[in-house]
Amino acid sequence: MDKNPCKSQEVEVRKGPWTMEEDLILINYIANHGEGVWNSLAKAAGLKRTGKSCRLRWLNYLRPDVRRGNITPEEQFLIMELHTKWGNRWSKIAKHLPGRTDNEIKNYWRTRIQKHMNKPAEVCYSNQSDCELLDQQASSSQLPTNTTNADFMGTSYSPLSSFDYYNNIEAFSGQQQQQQIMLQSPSNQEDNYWNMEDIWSMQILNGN
DNA sequence: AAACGTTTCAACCGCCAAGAT
DNA sequence: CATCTTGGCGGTTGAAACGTT
Repeated sequence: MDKNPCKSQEVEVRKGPWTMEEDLILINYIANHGEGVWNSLAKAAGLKRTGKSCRLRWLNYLRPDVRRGNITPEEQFLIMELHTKWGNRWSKIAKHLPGRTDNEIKNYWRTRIQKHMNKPAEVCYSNQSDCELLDQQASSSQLPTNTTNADFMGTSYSPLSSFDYYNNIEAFSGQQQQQQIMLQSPSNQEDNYWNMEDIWSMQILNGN
């Protein structure tokens, strides 16, 4: 007999990337029962994941109102402004960017903004007139600004480096910017890797 | 075409605070 | 009041994607 009965009863916990099946289980469960008490939700839904993992997956990826990709220049300004104000309070910053998650903002900051901040000569956004010009360009830009999982069908956008946008004002006319939008082909990734359009397409097909 | 380096981002980890028991 | 559970947060990691040579 197992000297540690608890151990033998421990449910195997899955880690790593979520499969489409797991995503669907979670989406369907929350659609039927709502969010809350993530540990028991994970068990009740039959997911071999921790409550934490389920919560994270839902909040950062599966929620219908999650916006993905294309941090707009306006959003970047806001992130920079709020970060100056509050520091690494990502969740607080995220609350001011509807549809954006703290994780996404944190990643964006670290990979796109912070990196460039180490190269001060390239930064030019302190110039007031440049900022106004950029705001104008940004507002006239046809970049999608409110793409969410809810209307996410068929196309996924590869995020522009809007820092490059700021650093190369002349190079980024609105037209050129549009050309920078790289449309990825629908996912044909193997087995366990899925795009959200796959998931939500399935949901629609399922009539959910 | 292949090897190698770099970038991106989903997911995990550890810590903390709040609420429940 | 002490302990446990849960949720939330920020930091970090590692694999995949992408770019360069």
